[in-house]
Amino acid sequence: MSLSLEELALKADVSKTTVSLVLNGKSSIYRISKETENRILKIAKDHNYKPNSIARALRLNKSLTIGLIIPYLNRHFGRVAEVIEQNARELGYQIIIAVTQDCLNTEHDLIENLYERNVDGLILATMMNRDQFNDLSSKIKIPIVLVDRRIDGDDIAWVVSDDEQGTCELVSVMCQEGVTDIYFVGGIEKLSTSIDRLNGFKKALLDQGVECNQSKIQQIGYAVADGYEMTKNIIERFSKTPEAIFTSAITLLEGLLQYAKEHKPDLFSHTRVITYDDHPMLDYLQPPIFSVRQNAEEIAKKSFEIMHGILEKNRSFAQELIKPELILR
Amino acid sequence: MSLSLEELALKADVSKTTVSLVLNGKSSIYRISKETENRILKIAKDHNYKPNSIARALRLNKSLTIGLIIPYLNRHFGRVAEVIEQNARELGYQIIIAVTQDCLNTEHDLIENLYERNVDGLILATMMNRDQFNDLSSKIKIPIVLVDRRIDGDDIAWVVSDDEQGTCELVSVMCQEGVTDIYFVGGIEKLSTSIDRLNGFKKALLDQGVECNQSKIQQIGYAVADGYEMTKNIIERFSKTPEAIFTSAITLLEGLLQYAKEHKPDLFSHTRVITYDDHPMLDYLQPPIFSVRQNAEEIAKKSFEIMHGILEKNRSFAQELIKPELILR
DNA sequence: TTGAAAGCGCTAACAT
DNA sequence: ATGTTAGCGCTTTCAA
Repeated sequence: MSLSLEELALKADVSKTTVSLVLNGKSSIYRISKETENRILKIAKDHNYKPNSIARALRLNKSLTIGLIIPYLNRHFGRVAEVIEQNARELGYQIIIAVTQDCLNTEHDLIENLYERNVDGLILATMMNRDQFNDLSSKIKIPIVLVDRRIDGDDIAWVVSDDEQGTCELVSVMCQEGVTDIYFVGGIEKLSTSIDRLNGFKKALLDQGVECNQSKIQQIGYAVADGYEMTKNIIERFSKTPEAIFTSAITLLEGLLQYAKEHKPDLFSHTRVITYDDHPMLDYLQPPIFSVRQNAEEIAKKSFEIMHGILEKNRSFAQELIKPELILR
Repeated sequence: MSLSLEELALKADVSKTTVSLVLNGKSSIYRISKETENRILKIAKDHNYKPNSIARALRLNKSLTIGLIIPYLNRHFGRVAEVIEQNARELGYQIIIAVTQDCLNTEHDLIENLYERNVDGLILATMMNRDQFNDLSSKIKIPIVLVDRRIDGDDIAWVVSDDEQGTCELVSVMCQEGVTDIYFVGGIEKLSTSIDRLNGFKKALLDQGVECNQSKIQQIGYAVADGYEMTKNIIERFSKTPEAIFTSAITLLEGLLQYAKEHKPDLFSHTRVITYDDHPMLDYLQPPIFSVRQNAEEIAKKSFEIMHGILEKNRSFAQELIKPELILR
């Protein structure tokens, strides 16, 4: 422990109050004399005084800490976390990250855990539905901003990619190239990301006058193994090799690639593969895989911005739809 | 804020002391009557009492918080962070992650920042050298465990991959296939990862009786752009296309791939490429790229284990070399 | 078997 | 222009 306010006060031969006021930049408001102020500042500097943030947090009931709860720390979420952390740090906040592995119970535990730890706010990539969220909100009296996965409601703050639009554009490109036989490899059905991506998929088919066959739509989960499974189903259940497959996340694409490598090495000679999410390595895969790149940086920036606005500027909730980018290789 | 110890005490009609003792499992030591104990426990449960962790941290001078400072939250470090977080959580600790972007000044700021925030310990993927680290240690009176990048010294705790061995094995495989003309694409020269990987590279050549030419060794940095630059140098400076290139990190491989795609599409018909670090997408690249997969999970587990041992079991520092895995495709 | 009270380091209302 | 003091919620020594 470095030296305390009290010890500083002793050295400067003033009271704790004076030191506190000076150090918090309230000298002028309280008419502390320039002489005293400078003396205190100098002593503080000389002794490299650092206020004890825990004492401060206790006193102010404000920890300057934000909890960030996300399913994984993989590429997309890792980048989101990284940027949120940087933005937060610049404004004096620190981020506590916890990882749910896409398990709802874990999410609940983590929220409770971080709440008990007195975080000032929570940024969540949630699996909760509206009811569960309402339940939570009534118990928890700190601001919540949803990131990446939204919940419908006018009073809920969120920042997500425009999944529907992104998917629609990507799938439309396929249709315009003449593809009419396209499969949807989806994730956890009830998540907004899944709903929006599926809606985008259907909208593209509708717009382009392509028939949408329910049997070509699968939604199991976002794990690599799920992508493998769904690809397997497509290949094994249908006699005809599909013209195109859309995977709605990079992990699902990985599963597809794995299945193809093991059981269907010629998949790509008959089938176009396109995916939501991007990855730099896709640039080097043959054949080219079109993708939709989410703007992780912007998502991160906005979500902390909204949180900060609520905490310090009396702003209320806000909602932001971030445009993803089509990558046609 | 939920209800406090004092309010609980009031409801249970006992003193704060009694409640505190019961809730901290010290009933028997202090001979609190079973009856009182149960009454208090019931009331605490009924009211869903949660101790205020900040007050506790202030009183105990222990925040149950560990700072984790790493260069990025990309694949490898993201996974390390994820696993450290999970391990920590199970033992009641929370992790505060901060990202340096491989900038030494940022690292210093972050350490100071987290230290002021009263973390109980620091886990660092550091850029510091021995002197800088000694400087730091003298100022900072909390345990430090280095992860992924070590600093020589008997009294420093670290957990790193066995980079030298991993690289040596991988490069030896190349040599055994008859390659004698192999280039080293390296990262930040002074880091232990770079030193160890380069040593492994040289050792393999020596073991296999292959001449090691200094001009074939470059070390700029770990960014994708650095990999691009070094590949460019190799291709442009030498008239002969190399037989093999070893990139000492996945980011450098990405840079290489980018350069090849743009300026040397036939690179792979003449040149074998191998890399430190692994990535699932490598399974689907043509031609196959041999790699060394670090055991991020084990690295994470051990590093928190050491930290926990120091904090709670009076253990002293420890050092662990984690075996990476060769992936020959 | 339980309670009173001090104190962790800080802020801020109130006093001087 | 500066000091006194209470108190944030908790743990723990000492007393009863």
